Amino acid sequence: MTSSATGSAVTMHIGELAEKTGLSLRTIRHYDEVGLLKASARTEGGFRLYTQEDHSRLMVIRRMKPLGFSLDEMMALLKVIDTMQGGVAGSNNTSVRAELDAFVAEAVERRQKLQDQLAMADEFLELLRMQ
Amino acid sequence: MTSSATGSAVTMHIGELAEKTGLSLRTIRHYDEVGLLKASARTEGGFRLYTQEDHSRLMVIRRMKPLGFSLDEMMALLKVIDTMQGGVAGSNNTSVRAELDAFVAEAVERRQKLQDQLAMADEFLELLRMQ
DNA sequence: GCAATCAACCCTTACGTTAGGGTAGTGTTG
DNA sequence: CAACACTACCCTAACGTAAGGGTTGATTGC
Repeated sequence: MTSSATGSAVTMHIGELAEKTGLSLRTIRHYDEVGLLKASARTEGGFRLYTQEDHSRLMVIRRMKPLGFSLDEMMALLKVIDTMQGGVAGSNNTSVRAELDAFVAEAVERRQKLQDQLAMADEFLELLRMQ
Repeated sequence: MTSSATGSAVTMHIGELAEKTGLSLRTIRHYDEVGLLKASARTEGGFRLYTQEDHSRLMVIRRMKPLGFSLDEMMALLKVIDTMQGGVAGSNNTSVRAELDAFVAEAVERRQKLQDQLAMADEFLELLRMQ
C-alpha cells in the first residue's frame, strides 16, 4: 500500500520524509537552508516537495552523521559521488577518484575513533558498576 | 628540594593536566568556569593548580564524554559518586543508590546507541567503497 | 647577593561556530 | 475545518579562537 501513486513523479512532503528517515522537520529544513539537501520542488503554496532520489540522498547523509562530518564536508562528498555516478565515460575522473579516496581514508579514521569511544565508554561503565 | 616535594602533595599546572588527559586547555578552563572541575587552588599569580585527585576526576569525565552526557549531567554523576564514596556508613544511601542506578541505565542505553552508530558508519563505509 | 631578562606558560575577556531546537504568527492542503 | 507546512526569529551547549596582558623560574650580568 505505498500510497504515493499520485502520478508518475512520486513526491512527498517534508513530514513524510522526516518519518522515513527519522530526522526532524527542523533538521531537514536546516539542510535545505544550508544547501545540503534542497527540496526538489515546491508546491504553489510553498510546501517543500521531495523525491525518492532525495530520500536516498538523505539516507546517505544520515549514515554519515555518526562519523561526525560537518555539513560542509557531507556536501562535498555528495558532490563527489554525484560526479562519479554521472561520470562522462572517459573523462578525467582521476582527481575525483582521489577525492573520494581521501574521504574513505578520513571515514576509516573516524570509524576508528568511534570504536575507541566505545571502548572508553565500556571502561566508564565498568567503573560505574564498581561503585 | 624545598619542603613539600615529598611526592604526595604534588600539584600541577593546567598544561600538564591537559597533556595527561588529552583534553585541551580551553576545555579544562571551561570545566572550571562551569564548575565541573574547579581547580583545587591557585598560585599567587593566578595559575590554576590541580592535584592527582583532580586528574582522576578528569579521567572519569573524559571517559564519560563519548556517551554524550551534558556537563550538568556529569556534574550530577560525580556528586553521586562522591556521596557514595564519602558515604557515612549506615546513612540513607538508598536514594543515592537509586540515582546511581539510573545513571547506569542511561549509560547502558547510550552505549547501545554508540554501537548502533558504529554499525551505521560501517554501512556507510561499505557504500562508499562501492563507488 | 640581587636585579634584570627571557622563554614558556598561563590568565581573562569576549565574540564566533555548529547543528539544530523552539516559538510565534500565518498560510496551505485535502 | 483539521493537519500540515511556511518563514522568521531567538536560543543553546561546548568549546574554538583571537587579543592583550601577567606569572614563573631559570639564567645572566653586575
